[in-house]
Amino acid sequence: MSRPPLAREAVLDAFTRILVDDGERAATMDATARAAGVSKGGLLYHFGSKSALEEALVRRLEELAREDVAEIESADEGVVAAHLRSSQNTGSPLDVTILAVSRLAQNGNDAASSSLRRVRELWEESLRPHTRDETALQMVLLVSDGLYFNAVLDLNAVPGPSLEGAALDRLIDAVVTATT
Amino acid sequence: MSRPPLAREAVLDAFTRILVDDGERAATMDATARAAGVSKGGLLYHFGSKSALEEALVRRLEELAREDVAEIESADEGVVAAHLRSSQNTGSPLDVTILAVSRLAQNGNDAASSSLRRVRELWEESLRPHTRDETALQMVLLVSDGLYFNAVLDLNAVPGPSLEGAALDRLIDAVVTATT
DNA sequence: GTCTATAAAAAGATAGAC
DNA sequence: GTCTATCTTTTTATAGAC
Repeated sequence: MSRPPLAREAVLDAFTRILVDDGERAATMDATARAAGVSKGGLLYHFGSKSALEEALVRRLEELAREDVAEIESADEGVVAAHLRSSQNTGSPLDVTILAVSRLAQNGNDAASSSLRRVRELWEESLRPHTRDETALQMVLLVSDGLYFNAVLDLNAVPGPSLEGAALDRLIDAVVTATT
Repeated sequence: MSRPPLAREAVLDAFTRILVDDGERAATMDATARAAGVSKGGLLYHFGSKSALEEALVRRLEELAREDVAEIESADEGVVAAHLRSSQNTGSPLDVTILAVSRLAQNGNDAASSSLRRVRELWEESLRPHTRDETALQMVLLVSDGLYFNAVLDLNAVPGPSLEGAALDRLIDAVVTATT
């Protein structure tokens, strides 16, 4: 396990934050370098090009996703409920990384699209043994996708009727009842 | 009902297509003008700036959304089923416009975010009388959001296990059973 | 209404000093 | 490893001819 240079990680963090907060167009190398507290030249020492920077973020997503699945598998409230609950939170490193990579995917980065698809397949494999049948499995995955999609909108302007505590619990109950 | 100039509509169509196919960054005024078969100067006669072009697309979304709700309200198979089915299709004018506007929303366009939120509220109002309770209503909306979110990924690289005919029917059945 | 030409700013990337 | 300076290309926008 080689420990990556601090500056390198700071650049990836800054790139992620700008992608999520302001979008792909705002996430220039200039803006990323400034937010990370380095110069453009400094950034280009760690990532030789814009696409190298993007590839590094995609690799980070794959690592975080594997860790997340392992955690959910051991959750007390059950895999389905734990998965849905983690889809609502938009603050974790995995959550922001998914949103950042989905910005790249939506701007024509095919590696980013494939990676998101693989993450979804990881979840699918993890959830399958805990759902009634394939239809139920798809329903859980789609509700989870829906929670993410809404998180995307909330980050921008008008916060929608995001599910607070009790309402989220009732939704999770309903999905668990309908699918397990 | 004033009939809008043909060139104007062609520009909006081209802008939409590029946003959906290649992303926000690719949707420059130059590329849009070329795809619409006009010059940059011609485009700028109809839309005085980039943001004017974006605003016009948002306005088009609101019109299409109102028409869509009216159609679904009169569907034979029921409002919930018809809504879910229309969330799967990614070819209709409304569908591509939603995807295009969501690209703008994800690049910091607040008006686009608000508009998407309003469209979702329109659906919510339309579905509420046809669902068992608030939890069921949210479940239908989230599955619908999930279908859209997946359509976004499919448009790029690896087409995921998108629900074909029979599987989609089973999913709709299950959601209808669980929510109405 | 539509075009060409061009200005002004911002983007990615390179070179070389420290 | 990190910086400044500079080059090239792209993007938005303006001016003015037709």
